[in-house]
Amino acid sequence: MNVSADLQIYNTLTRRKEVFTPIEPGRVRMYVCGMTVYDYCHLGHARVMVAFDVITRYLRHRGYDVTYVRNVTDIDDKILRRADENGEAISSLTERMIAAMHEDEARLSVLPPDQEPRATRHIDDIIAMIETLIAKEYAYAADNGDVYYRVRKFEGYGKLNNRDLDEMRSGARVEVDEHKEDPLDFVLWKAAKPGEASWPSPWGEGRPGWHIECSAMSKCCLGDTFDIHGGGPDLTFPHHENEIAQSEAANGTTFVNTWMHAGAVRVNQEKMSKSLGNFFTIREVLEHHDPEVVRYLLVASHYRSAINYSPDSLAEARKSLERFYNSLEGMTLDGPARDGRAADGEVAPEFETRFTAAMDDDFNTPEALSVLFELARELNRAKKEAPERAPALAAELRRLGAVLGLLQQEPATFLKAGASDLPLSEAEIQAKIDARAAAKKAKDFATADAIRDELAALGIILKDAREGTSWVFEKPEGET
RNA sequence: GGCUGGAUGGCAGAGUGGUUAUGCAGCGGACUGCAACUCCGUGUACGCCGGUUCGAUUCCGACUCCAGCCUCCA
Repeated sequence: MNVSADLQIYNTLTRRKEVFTPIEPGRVRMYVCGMTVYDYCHLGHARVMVAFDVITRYLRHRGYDVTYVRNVTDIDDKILRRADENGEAISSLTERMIAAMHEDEARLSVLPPDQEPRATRHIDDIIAMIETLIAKEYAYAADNGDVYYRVRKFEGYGKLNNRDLDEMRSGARVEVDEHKEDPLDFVLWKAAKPGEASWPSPWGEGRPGWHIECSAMSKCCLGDTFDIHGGGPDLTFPHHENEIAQSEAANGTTFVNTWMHAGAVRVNQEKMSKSLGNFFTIREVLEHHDPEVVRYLLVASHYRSAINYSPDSLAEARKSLERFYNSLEGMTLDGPARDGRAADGEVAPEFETRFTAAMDDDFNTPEALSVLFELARELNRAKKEAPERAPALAAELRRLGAVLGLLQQEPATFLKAGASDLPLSEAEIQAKIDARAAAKKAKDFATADAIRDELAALGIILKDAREGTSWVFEKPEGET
């Protein structure tokens, strides 16, 4: 067993696990690239949200004071185009999508970030940073009103992606632009076309480039150097590479100590993305599935590995959660799991020790879950053999589950979930259960079994326990 | 072409230089009127070829295949 008390995190920059040492002891400053709000969030977004939510929860569980900043990009080409297509004001579109995003994350039990800066509210910071870059000759204003970053001037360019400037150039996918000094230069400030949304600047009316937004907002919220910068797997290049170039050139110091990137969500082994059009929105999926099932699916794989999404994978996630909730069923759960030791300290402490060791190893949630499964088994045993231990074990299970953002529902609520699709009302089901109980009492097992089969055909599975009969609703096949 | 990752039992998915991951499914048993839930038991799994080693799925090298990035994308 790993007895090390160190938290290790895989750093994309160095491509290895490192002992995590925050700049300021006990405090973690983390910035994650958020959404561009022109459409509903899909499962790829959910992956990032949940991954960094678990990371935040665990860091806090471990005693760190975490400041979690996740930005919103609320000005961008796609937003302009979508608003135009909709015949809708930009702010109306972005406000709608931000509200939808907040709804989605709340349903997935993703805690809100501490700060959620929006690009359009930091235009001054952005302009100031561009001015600094120009003064230091890392940027130049072109005669078309755009401002570009002089990539060749920044020595470390490519270090996050282990990429060589000259080889990239021969890659030839880079757009040649007559206004750029070098094809690899990227835009910091974009001159507005007539009628486009814009802000005044020293270089004329325009709007910020995408990359500079994150450099400016992270500086504003967290300072010149901070602990963790996270994002989706497709942001390492060019977005994060450009952020490093901008921030380190402007601030003259290290930008970020640990770079973290979540794995992709795939469909049929292809990346789920807007451009491929193969994405499922979060709200789509939640129409047919308990949000905790979706969250479980995401937490059941390591945050850096790719996951392949399919309807079957959700069904399996549900089955696994049923195991947990079956074990919690019948236990009195007084509200959400509280801080501190479960019950009277009589619980075997090895579960938390092993859970922590797993999470300390680069947030190994699959292994942490395996510890929780063993805890659930221990609970099931205790329920029969040592009932006095059961409440403490149940409390411990919920307490550790909370670190992953799981197991906080009432068991019966979860087990009956999908209730919106329920073919009978709960009262009707209860009536059938009562009828069956009467038949059983009269030893009329044929009738009793007929009732049970009838309900089973509808996806309602009965479970007899000493305290009475409960049921689980398992949606019949189909649906995504 | 360059740069990252990955290939584990029927499926999903961790991990390890020699010893049980875990979950789902399967099989045997217990419980049950019969089931469901639960418990107990049960699986000679580590892409291919070489090398290092007393011993490799785990380390090293080549190969094959898959995915991502190199253009907006979480």
